[in-house]
Amino acid sequence: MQAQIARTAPEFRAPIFRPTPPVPAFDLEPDPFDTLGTVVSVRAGGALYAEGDCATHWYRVTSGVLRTCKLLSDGRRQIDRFLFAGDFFGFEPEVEHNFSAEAVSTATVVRYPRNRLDLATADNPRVGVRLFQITLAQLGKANGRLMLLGRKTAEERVASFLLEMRKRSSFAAAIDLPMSRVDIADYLGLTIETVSRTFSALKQDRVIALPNAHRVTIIDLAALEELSGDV
Amino acid sequence: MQAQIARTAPEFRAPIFRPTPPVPAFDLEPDPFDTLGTVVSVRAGGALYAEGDCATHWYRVTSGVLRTCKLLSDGRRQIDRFLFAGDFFGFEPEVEHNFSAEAVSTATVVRYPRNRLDLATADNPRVGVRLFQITLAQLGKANGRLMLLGRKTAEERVASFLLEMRKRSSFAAAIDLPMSRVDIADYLGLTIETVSRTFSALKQDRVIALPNAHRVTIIDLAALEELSGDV
DNA sequence: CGCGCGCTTGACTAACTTCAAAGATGGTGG
DNA sequence: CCACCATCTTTGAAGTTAGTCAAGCGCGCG
Repeated sequence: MQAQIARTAPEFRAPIFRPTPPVPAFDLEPDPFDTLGTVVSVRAGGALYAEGDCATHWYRVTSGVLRTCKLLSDGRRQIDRFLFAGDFFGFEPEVEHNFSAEAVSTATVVRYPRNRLDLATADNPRVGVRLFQITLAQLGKANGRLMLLGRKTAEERVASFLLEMRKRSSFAAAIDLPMSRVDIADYLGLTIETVSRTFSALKQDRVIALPNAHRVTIIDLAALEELSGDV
Repeated sequence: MQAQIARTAPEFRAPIFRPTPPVPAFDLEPDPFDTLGTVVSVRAGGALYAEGDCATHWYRVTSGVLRTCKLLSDGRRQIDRFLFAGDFFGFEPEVEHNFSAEAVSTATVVRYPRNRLDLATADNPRVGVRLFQITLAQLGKANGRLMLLGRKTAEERVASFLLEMRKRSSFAAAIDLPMSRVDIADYLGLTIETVSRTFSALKQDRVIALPNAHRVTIIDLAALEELSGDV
């Protein structure tokens, strides 16, 4: 693979902070985090934090879509996750963020201070357990992506991606893809051309329909699952 | 990429269970896990558990080296992690194991029952925190591998791998590679031929020396770091 | 000593990338 | 409201990396 040189630099617009009423950290159970959150808005294309920033907070998506990604010095980019409403992110093993977080579409997130988290954890064992569960779920998903990036073909990657997006759209037949082809490519370890060509081929084969570039309708789900390579 | 068809099926030898004295779960701090562990030995090539097995336990490596991996139906394999002394593994978000765990070299591990873990966690908040930290560290490493598998060239992958093994060998110049070329290939998302050719090229360029197939000496560390692509 | 397995090397091929250009799309201002 | 422009997407053709197929080497073990 040859270097793919620096694509349009992300616009580093300052996030908008607003004073907010307390926001619950987890909606499934009452929690001592409930009073810790602050709402933050980020415009489409804006950065919430950059790789290397001090990881003073962690976050949960309220609305909109974000991405976490990493750059190599020559501009090659790998997207780690797409973040949708309800997703947690910003947990880091180190002091610094290993990824940058940017808004794919205008988004609101709730921000939790990391230090107060430590205090809450000391008080309540359930907090630690909950964090453990969340991190474990993320680890499971990250591990699933290793197979995709290491061993799957372009077609399998795209099919897997569409199925993942379908899952995140509550299994609707019509899927909205808020991210660009560049984002999809950088998520799947491919180029935009390969992603585009693969979409076209799937359309040609009547597996999917493309009403427009950011809308996919699954016509033949069984075929798509077959193509995804996951048994 | 074309399918790489089924390599030698892993030998499913039954693990050897022995009654053992209590083994501490974490060596950095006293912990309520200290009395929960059981020592298990696995012969080189043997499986500790398989993908799909019920995840009743989690583990820590005492000695030897293991690998966790996943297979596609056509035999393509992705190795998730190589596990060395001190490493924890077997944590799963689901009821079932998402990976199989096999011994690269004859290994001993300590096995902790998952249900007793839950009890210990309820009693002691530090347990949850510790688990959170371990999982977080694993997540950080998994995420680092996404860039490697999604965006790096064969040479960058091999260089990164050697640097990782160096780190795991306490930064010694002479590195022991207990795993086969197949394992390295499946860890890096390459073929054995590409791995072998890349080793040969690095040797040719006097970046490394290869006293034998399982021994690497780093001659030019700066060059290797440069080649790894990590800035 | 010879056999077998794993590693290396060579020649060729395929998949994906790169380079290039045309075709949509959407937002803005006249 | 429509035209224009910038941006994103699609498509085509050529190039490159890594994969596939195949053969030879070498180390370790019986």
